[in-house]
Amino acid sequence: MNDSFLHNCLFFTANRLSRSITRIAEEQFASTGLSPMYGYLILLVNGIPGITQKELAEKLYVTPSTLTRFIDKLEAKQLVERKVQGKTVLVYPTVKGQGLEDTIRQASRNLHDSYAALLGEEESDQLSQDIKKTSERLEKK
Amino acid sequence: MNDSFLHNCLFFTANRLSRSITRIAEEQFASTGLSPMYGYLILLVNGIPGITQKELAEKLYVTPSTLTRFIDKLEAKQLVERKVQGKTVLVYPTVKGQGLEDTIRQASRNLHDSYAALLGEEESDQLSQDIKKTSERLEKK
DNA sequence: GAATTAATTTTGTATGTACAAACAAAATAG
DNA sequence: CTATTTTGTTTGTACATACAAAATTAATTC
Repeated sequence: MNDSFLHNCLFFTANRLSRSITRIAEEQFASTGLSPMYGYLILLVNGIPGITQKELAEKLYVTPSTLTRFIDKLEAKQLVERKVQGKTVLVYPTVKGQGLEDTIRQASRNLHDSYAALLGEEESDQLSQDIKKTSERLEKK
Repeated sequence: MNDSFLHNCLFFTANRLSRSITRIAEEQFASTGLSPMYGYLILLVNGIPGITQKELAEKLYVTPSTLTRFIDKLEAKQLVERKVQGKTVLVYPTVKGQGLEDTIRQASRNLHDSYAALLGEEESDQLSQDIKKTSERLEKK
């Protein structure tokens, strides 16, 4: 039987890629004790202390409700801190969260090196770019 | 603050793409009453009656445990049928599942048309190909 | 300035997916 | 032929993520 309908479908291939790269990313981030998404979230908060949840959700392209859940977890681990200000919530780094900065940056580099070794530096960076542009076009309204 | 570390990261961009294309795919598959992954699973079973769960998991690039869950759901809806044979499980179409074949194929075409309209036919097919090849290289051992 | 609308966050609930361990059957080795 | 190993499936549990509805606060309109 012919299953080209799978491999020609962007939904299918994109999800497959997401699963395989996520597996690698989780390996490389194991040293941080965080999954990759949470690692990047901490880098954002460390880099922009007082950023709102809304802004974080926009930068990470997740829904606000998802972001609430993320911050819940990181706050429980004392890696970030909430300050309610009217209807918005400002998110601040903690000392513990700042302490992870270097480890996370290193994991992020290792992740890059790790897939670049399999795909080639040029090629993988190009693909990231292409995928980013594609997402932008798909998200248009 | 500079968040290029996000947009340069294949983990991040791939997951973003996965979320945006999944949103579109779910819209286009709404007419089938199934999410896209389940739709494709039914096409596989209809096309290869008696395919084993192991083979299905391989074709869909999901783990066997995930596949068990998928078949549980489709069996509950009487869209496929299990036949245990020794230690393997053969999966067969049902009349109801076969009845969905055309609807699913149409949804699949609509999905393709829908993202091709935003990305261009050529470009989106090329990207699917590139992503498929990338996954293959990342899954190498 | 009270009433309505809009913006931000949270909560309840659901889904897709994975891993590790358990289980069952088959294959292989002694 | 019994004992061990391998293979295929299932189960328990967990996590990332979403949507819809609720809650809260701010902004706007009359």
